Amino acid sequence: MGRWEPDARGRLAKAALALYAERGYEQTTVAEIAKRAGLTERTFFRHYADKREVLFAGSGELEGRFVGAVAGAPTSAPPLDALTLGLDAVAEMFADQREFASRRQAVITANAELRERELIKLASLVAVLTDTLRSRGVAEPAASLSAEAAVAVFKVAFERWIAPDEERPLAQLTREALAELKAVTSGA
Amino acid sequence: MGRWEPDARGRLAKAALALYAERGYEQTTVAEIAKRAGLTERTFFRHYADKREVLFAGSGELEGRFVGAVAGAPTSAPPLDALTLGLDAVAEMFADQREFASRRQAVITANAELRERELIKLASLVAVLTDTLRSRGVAEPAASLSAEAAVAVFKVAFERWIAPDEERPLAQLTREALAELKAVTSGA
DNA sequence: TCGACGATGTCAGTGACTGTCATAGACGGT
DNA sequence: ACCGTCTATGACAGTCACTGACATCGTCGA
Repeated sequence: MGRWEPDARGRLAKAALALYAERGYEQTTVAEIAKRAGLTERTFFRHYADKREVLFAGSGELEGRFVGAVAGAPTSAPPLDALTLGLDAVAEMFADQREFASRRQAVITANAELRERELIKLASLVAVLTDTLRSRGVAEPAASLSAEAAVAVFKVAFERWIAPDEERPLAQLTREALAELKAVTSGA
Repeated sequence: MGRWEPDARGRLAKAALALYAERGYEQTTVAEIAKRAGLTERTFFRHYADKREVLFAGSGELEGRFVGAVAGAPTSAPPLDALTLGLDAVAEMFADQREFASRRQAVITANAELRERELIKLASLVAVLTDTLRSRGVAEPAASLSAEAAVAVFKVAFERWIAPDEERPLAQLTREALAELKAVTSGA
């Protein structure tokens, strides 16, 4: 194997993140990304469906781990407890990646199109979590609402985690956000 | 006055919804929408920022009413009660539009790009609701989580409302979804 | 009557994305 | 050693969303 340099996909992802961070998403052309990776524009689109997707290659793994942990929870566990196991699994997956996650998130936050893509990934996560809960016997709309709540907790915790001064681990922040949500919804 | 036919903006929106429903979003070109409205492609882009935005012209009004109701709630009202007033205001705004809302939603649901746009509109709603709560003295992350929860309630209720067999009014469905969320989050 | 204005048309250009065909090394079978 | 197949890539033309610049032409106020 090796008529070409290895890991074309990874080189494209790295080049894209670097260029998006340097000069902005809109000011970067796919041709430039491909050139920096030593490839052509056409090859970029063979690896990634579009210009945004190159930043979201890892979202499938996140979804898989989250769902796996929820599905593996004891049958007796109530929905929010099962989802908590999923949140823990995701936090563990991110634990070593704060630096990368922070840089990537800065690029996404800076551009509306990228934010759209991020939101649909999270919506997809809500959808599969809802399905997972339903197959565990949770009825609607409790399943959807629990899944939405869990993802909201993740969003809030993640945002805090990558903040400059933050030192607490992601797992702790998800637990705190979850406790906060419970307080808000039971208090009113 | 009228050197041109009136309401070019409305004609474009109507033509776009019709064509998206007939042959699908991707199979419709902006030139075709403009032609059906008796205008040119360039004029379409003077009225709408892009091909998707033409379906979301009313989102500003929804945001305004929701926020207005929350901001107008008694100062003493806890966050979720204030948000409930917002949900009621939005339900009232939609009351007469079930038919239109349903057709529009079918188009959006059928296409990933349109779903992305819808999600970012909802995210924007969460953001302004969060700001509104914060200016009412609600701390973070309670403000964000309450806003996320309220919008999740709206999503779930709206989806049920436009379902074929559903007969209950939207306002009732939002109240039921809210009660369900409270049950889920307090039970675990 | 005239000039500013506002909504539209016209046209050329950029860049994302796609379909199609060509190329060249790797690999397995004979 | 040869040959056919497979796979990742390149080359190229084409469509369409979207933008900037300039022209046109009723309308309205001075």
